[in-house]
Amino acid sequence: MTDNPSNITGAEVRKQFIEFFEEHAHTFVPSSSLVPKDDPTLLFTNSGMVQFKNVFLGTETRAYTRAANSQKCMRVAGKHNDLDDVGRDDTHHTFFEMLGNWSFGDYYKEHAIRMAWQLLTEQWGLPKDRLYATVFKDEEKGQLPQDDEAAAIWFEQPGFHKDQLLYLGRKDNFWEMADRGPCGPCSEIHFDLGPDFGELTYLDDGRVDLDGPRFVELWNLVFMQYNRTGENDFEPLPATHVDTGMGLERIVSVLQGVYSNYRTDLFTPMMDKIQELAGHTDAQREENLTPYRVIADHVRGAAFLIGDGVIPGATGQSYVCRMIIRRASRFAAKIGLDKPFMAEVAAVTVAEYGDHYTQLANNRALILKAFTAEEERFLKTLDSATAQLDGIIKGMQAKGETELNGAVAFDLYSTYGLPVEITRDMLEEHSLTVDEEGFHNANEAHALASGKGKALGVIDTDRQSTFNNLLNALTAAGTLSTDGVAYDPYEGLDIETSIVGLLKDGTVVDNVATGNTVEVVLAATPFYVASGGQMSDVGTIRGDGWEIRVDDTQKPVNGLVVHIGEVVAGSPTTGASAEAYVAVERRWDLMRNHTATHLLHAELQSVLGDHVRQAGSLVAPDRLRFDFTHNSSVTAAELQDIAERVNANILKNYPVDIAHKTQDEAIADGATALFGEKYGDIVRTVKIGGENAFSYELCGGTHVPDTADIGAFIITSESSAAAGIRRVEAITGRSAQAHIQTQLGILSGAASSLNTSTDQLQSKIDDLLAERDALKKAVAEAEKANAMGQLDSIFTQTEKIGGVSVLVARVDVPDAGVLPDLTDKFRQTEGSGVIVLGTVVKDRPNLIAVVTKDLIGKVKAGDVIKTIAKTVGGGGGGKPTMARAGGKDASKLDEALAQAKEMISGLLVG
RNA sequence: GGGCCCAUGGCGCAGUUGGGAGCGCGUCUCAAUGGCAUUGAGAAGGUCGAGAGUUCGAGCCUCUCUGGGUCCA
Repeated sequence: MTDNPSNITGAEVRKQFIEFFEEHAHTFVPSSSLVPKDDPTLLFTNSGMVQFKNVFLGTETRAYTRAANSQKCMRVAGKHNDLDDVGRDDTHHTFFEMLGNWSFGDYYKEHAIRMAWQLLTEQWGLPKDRLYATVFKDEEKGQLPQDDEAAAIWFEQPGFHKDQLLYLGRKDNFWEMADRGPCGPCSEIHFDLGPDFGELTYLDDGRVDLDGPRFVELWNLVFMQYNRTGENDFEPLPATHVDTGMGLERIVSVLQGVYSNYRTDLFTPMMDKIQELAGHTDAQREENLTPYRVIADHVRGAAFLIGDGVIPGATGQSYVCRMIIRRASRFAAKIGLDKPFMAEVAAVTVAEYGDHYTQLANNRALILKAFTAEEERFLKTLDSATAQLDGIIKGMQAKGETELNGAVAFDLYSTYGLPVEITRDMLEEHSLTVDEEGFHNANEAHALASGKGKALGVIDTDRQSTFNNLLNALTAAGTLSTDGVAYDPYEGLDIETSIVGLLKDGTVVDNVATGNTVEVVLAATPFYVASGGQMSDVGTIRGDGWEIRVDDTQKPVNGLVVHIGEVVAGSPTTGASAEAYVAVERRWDLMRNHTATHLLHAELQSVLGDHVRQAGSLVAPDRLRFDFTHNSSVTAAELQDIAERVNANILKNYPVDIAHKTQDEAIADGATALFGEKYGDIVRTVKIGGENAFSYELCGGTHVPDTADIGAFIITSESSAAAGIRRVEAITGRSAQAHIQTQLGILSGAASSLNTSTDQLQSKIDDLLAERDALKKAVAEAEKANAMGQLDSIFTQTEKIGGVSVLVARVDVPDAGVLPDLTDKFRQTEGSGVIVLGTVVKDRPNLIAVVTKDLIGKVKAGDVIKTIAKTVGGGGGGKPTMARAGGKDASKLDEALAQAKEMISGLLVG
């Protein structure tokens, strides 16, 4: 508050919020990743409830009913896109933190409002006369009851001003996750900043206008009580929930009395660093607030993204990361920062936030490196794009144009990455302008064309609700426990169980017949469901008189495992007992490759450095693929080193230790938590190397018991997967053995073909190559000499037609490529003239016609060749001075040559 | 997911209606100098990203794929 600024820091506000709710029996739940793990409909986590979505939907349960957290959020794409506003005001951000408390069927409105009031007024001392509350009234439809319950609770709060409560409609005070699903009324808390920010404004009906300049919305308390099943159908939920959200930046700005998020200590350390790098005075900093705010916001956001494994790139989340770094770079240029510098600002972010958000501290080196790499890449892009524009400007000046075509300007942007601001600036230096309207139109057309592409990962909601219903029915009937299907791919590869669900063509059925493609749900399964890069198991499900071949295993919804395949015998029915068998050999191949992936990961880090982080992984039966962050290609020597070390660890036959522990324990132990790991209570850890383990990862995949089970490990390729990310592919076990056998076979085959031993194969090949080169050269020279020799005799056939030297002749050459050598010789000797040569190579006629420059007014080589080419059944063409043709009918060559002579005579004499 | 652009000697690039693969830098050899910077002469080095198609003929046109760049969802 301006009149009573507090010394509380942003970090303390976050901490006090969490502690306040912990004191009220809430469990602190760490922020989930900015990349939603199981939600393909969202590009980024954009609110606190994302990680609890399935809890509200009832498909996931947690060990607690009260939770509090501070969630990393990003609003930079899709419906919530604040990007263009960032930097222009004091409140918009790409990245922000959302404080929230949650009740899952536990407390409801009364407790939620009381705690909120208590925290704001008692703990943080906000003046009660400046706090306003809103509650729901269905102004739009009058269909849902107005929330008098919440209003009554507000009136009970000590010191609450009754005239500072307002009823608002669906737009402001009704919250929905989507068109259907959990929803309910909400209650917002607004703060009056005071007269310094303007006069109070009023709505038509006399109520205070909370959208006026004096107010900020602090906190939204959502009371979930309905399940919306149709346009106008609201059913009560079996249990009611609370979901609240308060932006950290905003509450801190109010508590610190600065009223600009960028003047809170959440931003000032970065702003100070920028000032230092720019060498600005305080006055200069104030004059350039926009670039400062953009840089501080974007660097903070990108640092958090990279910390969550989002490396700048060209698609999806990676593109957003790149985009904000490049936007920051453009604004940086305005204050003279035109070389890579953001790593230094990012280092401040890591220092300020790394304590609470450990993935920043853990990935510090990677974050700093990624910034510098992206800035350098951008500068390189600008270099080549401005070179492109330079050429365009020269062309415009030559033609005397003054306005650049808008489509061209847009093409520079969309194809070469040159922002239109830069295009404008460069043109201005030459007193030229951009056709803004054309640019705008091209931009719209491009956005329209792009929008037609189906957006990333649209989920099949029908299929999902089918399985949700099936799961609910099975758990309600007690056929399955509340945990769903008993899923254990770790203990054995076969199991006796029963069919609890059958689907054909996406619908639940009671029985299926031979030849049907089906989806089978078993009460228990040893089949592994694709996860962590490891592919799903295949196998067989058998029962009395029937058998199903399983080609894929999926988990369409949490708690349900579906085996997809074909009935190869009999007619299985729901309820039948069944034996499920995972394809054993294939599973062992998978396990070898998965354990080998861990060994590879460890050695990549040892050999290349600690900056190596997993960026993707595929564990297939026949190969493994591992993507990781690394800025240059891996040299052959490094690859060999890595492969040797992996193989050494295989031979040492280390046991692969699997353990279950809490996530905190595992991290404290030094386990590598991969990006996007979901915070659960218990995690599975895989440790290799015993006491002094060299590999220790959180992993849900299946592994061989001992490293020697892997057999051999061979790296088959190294390539680029994306900018800054390398990809290594490798094989193990059976594939490796087959590979070795094949390669050895090729080697000995090659050696025996050359009549030598494999030891001496290389030197033999070198000798042969040298010999071959020498022969090739000698033959080519001899052939050319021969052809030239022919020419001397053919030259005698040169005639004078109309005073011009004309030679039309048939020659014998080994290669049509020699023809130009011959005509060159003619040109040299005669100086002026016309020559047409024909030859037959490989049963095909070839023709060349050459006319010296001084004669092209009379005879054009192209015209001659086009005419006579038809005679040999082909086509041809070229320039007036030189033209060539080929044909199909060699027997007509002499006829064509005669025709040429006649034509030339006609042209020269006539 | 969609649009556009690029891929030619170690590196940077040119190659225009389809008609003998080039330039600059670098590398190597020889010469000038006591040595270096440098200068001159000469040489090596390319399945024109991969595959298919059209054509008498493809670096160039068409399609597919791979890799890279870039913008948008």
